[in-house]
Amino acid sequence: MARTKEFDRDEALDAAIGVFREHGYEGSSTDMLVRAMKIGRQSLYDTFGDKWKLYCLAVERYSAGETNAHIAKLRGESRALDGIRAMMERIVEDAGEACLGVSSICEFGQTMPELAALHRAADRRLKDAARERIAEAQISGDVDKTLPAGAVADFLFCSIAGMRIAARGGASREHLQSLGRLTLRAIT
Amino acid sequence: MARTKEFDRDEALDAAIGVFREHGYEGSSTDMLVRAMKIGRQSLYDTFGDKWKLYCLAVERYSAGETNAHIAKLRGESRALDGIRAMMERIVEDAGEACLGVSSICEFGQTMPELAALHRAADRRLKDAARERIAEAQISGDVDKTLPAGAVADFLFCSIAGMRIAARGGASREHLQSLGRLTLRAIT
DNA sequence: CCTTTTTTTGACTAATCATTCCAAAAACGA
DNA sequence: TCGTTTTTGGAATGATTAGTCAAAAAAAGG
Repeated sequence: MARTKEFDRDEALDAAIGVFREHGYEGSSTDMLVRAMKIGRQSLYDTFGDKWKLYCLAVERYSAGETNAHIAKLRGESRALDGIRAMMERIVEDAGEACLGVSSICEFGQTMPELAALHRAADRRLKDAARERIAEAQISGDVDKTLPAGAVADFLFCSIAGMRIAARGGASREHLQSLGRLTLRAIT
Repeated sequence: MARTKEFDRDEALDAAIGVFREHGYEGSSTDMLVRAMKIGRQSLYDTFGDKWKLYCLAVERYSAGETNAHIAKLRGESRALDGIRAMMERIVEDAGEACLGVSSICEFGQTMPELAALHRAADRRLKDAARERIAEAQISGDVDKTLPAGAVADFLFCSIAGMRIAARGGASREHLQSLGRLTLRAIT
């Protein structure tokens, strides 16, 4: 028996994610949030505690979704290198909206332990999946065998962060595609 | 005859840069700013106008300094590739403090035209210098001749942005060095 | 239909925000 | 030393902030 609720918690959280990724934590007011989430102010506090807890939940949910999407692309092709390429291509497709992960790290660095812990957790899950597929590509001869798979994974996510900053800074789609190509070129 | 002033405008601006790069625009209050700049509140408004103008001046000054530092490294070695490498190594050295350029793009994207214009200007100056040195390295055979020099330059700055995000996210020095090595590897 | 739970609404703190005014203080130029 | 300019500090403004309270409204369950 599914619990009956007045509003969908996840839907509201997604709306909050939209506000936070566009304006950051400090740049998002509770008014902006309740308007976007289409709930009463009191419901926000009853359901999520306060603005900071809501932000952490938003980052957590966003990171989980983003990590899942990355992993799905990575594993969606039979040839490992094609999976890696698909992951990079998705970055180009989705570059229209800001990344909450990048934004959150940029805004808070390591100053908020609970936030840093969220990032570490998502990072490890993602890196593990990437390393697996990279090792596979190395066996197939598609990725340079002399490079440690972990270092290659780190490099890929470094490039992805850079591409997202470039996109936020106004880079065109072709520009981003070129960055993706050069990134792949670096590891083969 | 040098103008006599009660306080050094550039020194105060540098202090403001320090606050902004650590806390962003929204995260920096005027109280934090005047305390760090060691000037009275009224002096801030008399000298810089308001918080937003101060921020734009800070971004402009920071970008100019950073661009100059990049170019100095690029041109500081006789062999072009060594100059490029030196530029990447500086990123690792200076990764302790957040980059105001990255932070500013992340916080505002393209929403503030005057800010976007500042970034475009600094970007072009930097990219021109890099492209020059990259073309030189291509002639020497140190950088792949088949790659457009402009695309290589974009890739370098994409990597630099990614490395700075990684640093802000807690990456170790060795981690950053590895990212720098792989970046160079991509273009040779 | 009635009761219970959930959500909304608007008013209300109390703090903080950027900014301005003004008078005192300090430094300057002569 | 005197008058001018610059800087300062405190008080005040009005807007906005996050968060709370209590009562009305709406929905759910029986």
